Amino acid sequence: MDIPSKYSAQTVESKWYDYWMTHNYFHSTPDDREPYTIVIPPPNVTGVLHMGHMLNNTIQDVLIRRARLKGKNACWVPGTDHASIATEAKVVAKLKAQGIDKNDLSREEFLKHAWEWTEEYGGVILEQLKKLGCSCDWDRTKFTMDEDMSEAVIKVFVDLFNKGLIYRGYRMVNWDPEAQTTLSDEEVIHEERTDKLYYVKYKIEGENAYVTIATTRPETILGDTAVCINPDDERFTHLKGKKVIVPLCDRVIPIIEDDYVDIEFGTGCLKVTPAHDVNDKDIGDRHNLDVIDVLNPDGSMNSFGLHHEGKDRVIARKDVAKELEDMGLLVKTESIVHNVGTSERTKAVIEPRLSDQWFLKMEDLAKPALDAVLTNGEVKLFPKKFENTYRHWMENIRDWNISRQLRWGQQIPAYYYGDGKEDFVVAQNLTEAVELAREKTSNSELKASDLTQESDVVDTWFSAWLWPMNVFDGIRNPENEEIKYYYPTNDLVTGPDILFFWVARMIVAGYEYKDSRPFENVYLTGLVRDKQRRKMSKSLGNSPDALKLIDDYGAGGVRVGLLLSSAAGNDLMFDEALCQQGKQFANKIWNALRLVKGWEVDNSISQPNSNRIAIEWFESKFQKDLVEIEDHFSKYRLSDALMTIYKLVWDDFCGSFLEMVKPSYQKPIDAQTLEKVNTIFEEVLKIVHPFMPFLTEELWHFIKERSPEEALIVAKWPETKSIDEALISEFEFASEVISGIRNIRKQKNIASKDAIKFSVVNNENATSTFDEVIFKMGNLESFNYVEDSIEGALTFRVKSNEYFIPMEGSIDVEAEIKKLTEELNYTEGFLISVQKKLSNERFVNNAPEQVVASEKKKEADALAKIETIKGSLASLQ
RNA sequence: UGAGGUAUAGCUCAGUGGUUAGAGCAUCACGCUUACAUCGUGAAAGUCAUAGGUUCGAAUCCUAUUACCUCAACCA
Repeated sequence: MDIPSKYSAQTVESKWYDYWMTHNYFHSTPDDREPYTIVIPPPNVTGVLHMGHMLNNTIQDVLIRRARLKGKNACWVPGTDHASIATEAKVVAKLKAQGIDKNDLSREEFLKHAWEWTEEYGGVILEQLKKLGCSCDWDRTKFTMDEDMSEAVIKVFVDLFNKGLIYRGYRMVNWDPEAQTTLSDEEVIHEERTDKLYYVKYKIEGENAYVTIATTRPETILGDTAVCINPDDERFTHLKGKKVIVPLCDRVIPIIEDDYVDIEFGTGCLKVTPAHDVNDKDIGDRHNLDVIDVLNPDGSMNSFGLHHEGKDRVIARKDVAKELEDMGLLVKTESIVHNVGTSERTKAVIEPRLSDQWFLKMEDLAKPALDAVLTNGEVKLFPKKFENTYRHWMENIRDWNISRQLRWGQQIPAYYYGDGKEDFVVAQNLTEAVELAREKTSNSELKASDLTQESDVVDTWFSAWLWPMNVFDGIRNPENEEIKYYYPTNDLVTGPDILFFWVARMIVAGYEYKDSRPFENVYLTGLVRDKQRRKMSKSLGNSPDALKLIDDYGAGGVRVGLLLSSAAGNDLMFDEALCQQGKQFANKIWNALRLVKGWEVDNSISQPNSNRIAIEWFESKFQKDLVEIEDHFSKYRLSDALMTIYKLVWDDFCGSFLEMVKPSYQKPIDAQTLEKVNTIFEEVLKIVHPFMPFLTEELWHFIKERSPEEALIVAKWPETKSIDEALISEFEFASEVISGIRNIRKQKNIASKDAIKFSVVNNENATSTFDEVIFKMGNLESFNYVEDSIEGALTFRVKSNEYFIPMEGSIDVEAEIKKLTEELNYTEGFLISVQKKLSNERFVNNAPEQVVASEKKKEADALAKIETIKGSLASLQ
């Protein structure tokens, strides 16, 4: 079979992906083999592939392909997340563009639009993953809003409610006025902002005196229900027990005392607005204060805003300040840098808001999950440093607000039958709800139409946390064969940004519902940043087009490029040059096979000794690196594993091995060697395959015709064999000799095609194993062992061996002396440092025996080398 | 503000108390030698952030400082 001179990634990649799909290699069903399972972190259903996904999924594909080669029953479950707030925001925007207001639609109408949107854009990202080469079991593709998935979510909600872990509470939550929904604490991003701090005077009731407070939010003055001082603040002793009058609305409110107030900050006097600040709410609860909410859900002022009613809070802030100034109550303003919570999705400034929400008690649930990571090691985080972060979060876990005022998601299965706080039941469906409600009310006449279902949906993560169980239907059918076979899964690969959102909660759910970990290892990737260390984001426009990268460098090039510099947990400074390097690596391997394929076989010639040695050496070197690669993989150091492979292939396989066995120009190769070379090539392709699946599969079939059962994707990972360490170090020595020859050729401009005479004084008693290799690689005319230095020759040294290349014409004695002197100086300096150690009695007495022995060996080697150099110098002078 | 992390070659990073500290890329020089110029051969490049300490011995362990990163924090 002829190999094209260039590797065309595009045609090759689609060809093999189709081939793999046709032959169903990605599909897994339970069998006798050991399972290896990964569930994909489901991307947003309407999302598009970005660099983070590329990195993430490349890692997963490397792991899954490697497991497949190792004979495991590899199962990678793909899917997408309905991403309630993100998707709903997009649908709302689309409707708005069409002139439709979400609030004018019924729930059913809105959901119809959302499903249309999902069907139109959904799954694009999964198609993109195929381009990257991801070998997911597409037959298992799941969506968090699939009917069975939703059913399980509801089942879990009902169960947790019945266990008393879910409750309804009037709490202060993070309110996104843009999306008009609550957000969990994790969805709030705190941004540093510069705002104005307003100093406002409040008149003291019955006195012609004022007290000054400082606030960044004058519009909430209308919601003030107290002014608070620190009881220890001596400046304000005279205020104790008095009242003040709220400006603008002239409400009379008490001056209260609470330790919370920081004497140092502002004026030391705090206005308390329980409806709009968590801390104020706490103070309010302690002092039984009224709660006055001045805002509408969209962030505009309500009737408590008086003549500011209807204005957005930001506008009202300025207007109120102006009004206060006109009234002479604004003492001063100053700039202040503080943190403001913003919505992760809509970027809107978050309002603390009191409302009825559903909460999940976390404290008890978190305990097994905490132990799993920190005590018994059932779940391991890579890198380990995230354990601290995990501990910190889990130990300070707060109840999870799981309700969202959205429509796109699983509707909370609570059914109200009255206006009382407790007038509701929680049930799997309406029929059961009716029954329950009849029981609870003792009213057997109650009908379905008397019940109203809660309009809120659950937080997206409340479905995502069940993902590893739910994709195998483990919630609805806990004893089914698949969940028993595939669960717990093996590895989870995701970004540290969702360690709490998702990873921790999956662990919680795993212990609660399967009484076991959801996965054994969590590989936390870093963020993908650009060369200037900026986060890649749409707004900065610094994120390269993922698909264009694949077009430009091939999926293999991009995969290698991404993994070359991405240690687990470390941010990845993405640089397209790395993809270029990946592409060049593909080219290198491609051309290696072209070389081998170009060789003519001659069955009549026997195997040269140099080839036999070369094969033995490479097999050992391969094994040695294989051990290293396994070790890297075991620690999830994929980048190091890849680099080891890269060097093994480029330097050892192409640079040394193929050069050693390569027949000379237009000469044939012996059959025995060629067969071995092919076998070795196959072993190399196997270890490269997880990183560059397409290229290696293509070459695999170029080496010989294969049936579908013999495809590389399902080949057998190389077995480990014994390593001949001596052979490897002998080769290293020989390499230095070859380098020495090349150096001299270079310095003296001796063309590599001109054969040269070569002699050695073998002071080291080096073995002659690689002499034939040296002969060939150095293009020697002769290779003699001699007892004494050769006059009129160029020299170099390896350890204490001295090598000679006789030169026609004159030798530059000055240059030789200079070179020798430099070597001598270095070696003597080295010797001194070693001897200094050895003459230190405390070192000799305290250091371990083998350390002292190795120092002594160094000393002896250095002395021998010095001897050699001095001899050469003497003969030159 | 707190917690955690990081600091080693121009860049990205290895380095497990014991080699006068390594790799890949980039740079420079030379070479189109019949797989690959997407290549080959070679060279140069480091006060291991700073200051102390422990130790026979520190890039490695400890302390402090500085800088950067991440996470957590609603001093109004």
